[in-house]
Parts: sequence; structure tokens; C-alpha cells
Amino acid sequence: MVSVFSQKAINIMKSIPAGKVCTYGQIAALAGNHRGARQVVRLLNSFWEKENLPWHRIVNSKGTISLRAGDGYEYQKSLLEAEGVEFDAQDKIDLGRFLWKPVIP
DNA sequence: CAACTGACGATAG
DNA sequence: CCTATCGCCAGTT
Repeated sequence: MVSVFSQKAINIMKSIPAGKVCTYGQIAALAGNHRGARQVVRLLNSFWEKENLPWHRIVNSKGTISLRAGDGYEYQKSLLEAEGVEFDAQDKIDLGRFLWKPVIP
């Protein structure tokens, strides 16, 4: 038991299907804190290897990858493209088509 | 145990 | 479009 927020966020992230992406704010809001995007970042960096989270499916609210080129940016992009996610000329994802909308009761 | 750290978001200018 | 600021708080040092 870490925290309710962490568990929910982790649960949500583990549920993201291939070919879809999620935003930090969305996960934070679903986990109970609409302003907890930074906590989501912390959780990802701390639990992605322990919980086997698909960190590459998490992007910022604009649908762009937050990492800088050379710092994993191209790697994440390639992973997403391999799952069917498309990037436009501005290297951003069309959230209208690829944003995953989880079903939380 | 106190301070620091963040792959962000929304708002204001 | 851009930069600046505040908010939020678990995990790490």
C-alpha cells in the first residue's frame, strides 16, 4: 500500500492498450487529483520498472512527447509508431484519435 | 528527518 | 506563439 493516488494511477497506466496514449493530467484526474500531473511523472519514474508500466504511452496534454530529442524522445516515438500511433508533421499525436478514454466506475 | 526534484497543467501577460 | 508562475505532493537524497 503506497497511496490511493499511486495505486489508481498505476492501475490506469497498466490498463492503457497498445496503440493508444494518455495524458498526465488525465491520469492524475482519474486517480483523484486533477492537478497531480507531476505526481504521475514521479510515479512513472519510480514504478515503471517495478510495475512494468508502459511509460511510452504517456504524453503531455498537447499530445506531444515531453522528452527532449536525444533523451529518449526518438525512442518513445518509435515505440508508439510501432503500436500504430501516428505523428503529424509537428511530431504530435492526434489526441482525437489516439487518446485512450478509460472506463473507471 | 528536511530539502529537493520532477516526461505537467492551467492561467496570466 | 512564447515565457513566467503557481499549484500539487510522492519518491529520492
